Amino acid sequence: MASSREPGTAPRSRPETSSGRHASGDSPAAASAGARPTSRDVARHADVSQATVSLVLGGKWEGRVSPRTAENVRSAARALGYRPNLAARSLRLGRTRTALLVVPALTHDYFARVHTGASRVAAEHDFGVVLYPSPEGTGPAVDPFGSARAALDGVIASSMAPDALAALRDGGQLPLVMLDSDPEADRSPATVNLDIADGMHQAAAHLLELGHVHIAHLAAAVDSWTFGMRARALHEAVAGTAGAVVRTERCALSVEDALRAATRILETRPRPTALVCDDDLLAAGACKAARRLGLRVPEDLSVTGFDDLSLATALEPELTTVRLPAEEVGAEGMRALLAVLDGRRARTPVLPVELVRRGSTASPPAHRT
Amino acid sequence: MASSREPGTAPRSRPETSSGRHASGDSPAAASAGARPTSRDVARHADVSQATVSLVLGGKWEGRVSPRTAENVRSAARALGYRPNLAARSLRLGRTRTALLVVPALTHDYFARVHTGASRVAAEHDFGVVLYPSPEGTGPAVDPFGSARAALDGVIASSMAPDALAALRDGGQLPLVMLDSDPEADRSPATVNLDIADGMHQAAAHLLELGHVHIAHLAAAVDSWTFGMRARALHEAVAGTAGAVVRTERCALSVEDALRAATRILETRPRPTALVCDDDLLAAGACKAARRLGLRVPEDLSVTGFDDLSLATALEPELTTVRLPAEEVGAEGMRALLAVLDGRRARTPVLPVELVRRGSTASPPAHRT
DNA sequence: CTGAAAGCGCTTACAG
DNA sequence: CTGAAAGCGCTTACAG
Repeated sequence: MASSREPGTAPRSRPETSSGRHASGDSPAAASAGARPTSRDVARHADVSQATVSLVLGGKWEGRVSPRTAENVRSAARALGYRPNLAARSLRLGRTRTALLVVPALTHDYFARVHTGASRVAAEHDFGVVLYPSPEGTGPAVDPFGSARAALDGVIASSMAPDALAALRDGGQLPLVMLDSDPEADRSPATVNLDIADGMHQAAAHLLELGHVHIAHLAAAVDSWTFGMRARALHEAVAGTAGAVVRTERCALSVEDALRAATRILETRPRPTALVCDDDLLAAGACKAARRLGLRVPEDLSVTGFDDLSLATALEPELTTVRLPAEEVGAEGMRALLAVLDGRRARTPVLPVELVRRGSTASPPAHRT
Repeated sequence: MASSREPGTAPRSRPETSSGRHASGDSPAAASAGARPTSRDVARHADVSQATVSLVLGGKWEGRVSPRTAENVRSAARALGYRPNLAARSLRLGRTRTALLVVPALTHDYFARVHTGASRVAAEHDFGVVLYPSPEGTGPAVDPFGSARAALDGVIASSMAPDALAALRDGGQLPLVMLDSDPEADRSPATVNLDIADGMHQAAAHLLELGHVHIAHLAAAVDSWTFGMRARALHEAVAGTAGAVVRTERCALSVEDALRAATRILETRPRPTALVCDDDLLAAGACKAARRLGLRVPEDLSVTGFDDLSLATALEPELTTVRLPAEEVGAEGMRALLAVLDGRRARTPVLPVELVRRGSTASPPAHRT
């Protein structure tokens, strides 16, 4: 429509200006036929140059473009429904304002919440987050770039195994922020951690206070920092209490396997009166095992979880568990990445965690009247 | 290293070839100093033109480039660790080989499985899938492009409300595939559906066979096709059986709200002997409610779920529920999108679902001896 | 069988 | 206060 004097179109005196168009049809010389409008179209409509459009829409116009012109540009953009071509911008800038969030699985809502937190902070900085559930779980992540398909400025990886870290760094020299991972790892980049040890200490202290002495640890057979730490912390805590013992049983990170492992534990004598589980999923399996053996939770057996997934309150009784501030982890991870990208030193906080006491723990049978 | 005769560098006789470099440092005129290698660098190393590199690496060389040259190019690319710049490719091609998968939430592993299926098919076609959990749940999706940050070829949206569909289409004229949605919706694009009605019929038939007559429906208070269908199908099924009645209670899609709603249902007389839940999450709430009221599942109350989330088997007893082939839904959704993108007519299958009988259903009390 | 050139849509010095 | 030009790294007709 309308006022096109077409200022931006003039010079371009190369030979094949018209035969050079090998793109999809319909544009002999002019503008927005139905294709997506470009900044040039906006410029034409506002009767300014493409540079002015870029300045105005990029928010860098003050002192350089008159307010009137700026307003013209904005309304032209609105009228045309202009949205910048991200590919072109990325190519020009060499940056994409996009981070990849690599997580081992999406079956935990823990990771969904990490994503929420990261996205929130990202949005505040006009960044985007692309979620990439690693097909290998906590294992080595296969070239996320092929799969995630976005051009990336950086990577945030949560709870991945050490090898996974290595593979990620190879796939490009991208800045990397690790979440819930070994802070001492080789060439460790920024790390955002949870005070896992304190969480386990709280759980153990709670059980010991209740009077439990025979404690079992249902440990996740996953080679990652976070689970190693859980095991160490539990043993530390119990070792400090005279007469208390821990026995460990390992199992895969699934309800089914936890059910089997918990059954093994509960069939040995003396039967533990409390089961500390590395994860709420495992605690769910433990509760199933108890029920099948005719044991009541928490009267005959106390069970604790870890993570405070939504599963924890879907069960009856609800799980006593360690709540991890998942959203905050994601948010801090994104802040750390932003800092690295800015060349600033990233904070590498250790976030506090909290034991949530619910219905799955109580004093052991012997202690009650 | 080494053999650079630098063929691709010659002409370019514009004035400010050197002052024109406003990018980040270190490249006075030559090549791969430490920055990411480009196709030009590969061309230099292989002593060919950039065009040849593109042809070879793009797999379009046969009959146009000699096998020897092709091999040279490939090894140069390998040696340099070349990976094409996706932004540049997208800009040139106008396509990104990336699809956005919009889901209402990540707390269900149903959606995680949809993603898995979609990614698998996508990978077979050198496509990527970016997952976008809509901040508004099933409600209108806010410009996913701003947030997802990828340049997109198409959108796959699962179980979204009708309004959400509209908003998505506005945000660009992208091809759209709807999953688990009203096939009759206005200007409906390709749709991949589940035979939700049949699933609910199976659940109802199972309960009726067991002898249940007083049935309650714990319905999700979510305005979407899939839940509307669940309600209609249940009423249909029960209407066909003399003497059977359904009473409906609606609640939000959470365990907590389901617990409250189920409690209301179970406190009315005559008390239903079976509770049909729209979702496994709701069924979990129903089981909690039963237990708190001193009712045993399934002896006093049968409960059925829907979806077969991992939650279904985390509970004890495990839930009788309708299993949805989530991965297959994702896979078919991606196939449909690929078809649309190819200008082919998309299949719009209705995938079969299956009732899985587990421990949460049994004959009603009156029927047992 | 291979190379030179154009152009995708942006942003940013630079020159008025 | 504004415009003309270059160039990010690709791919693809086109011309040898």
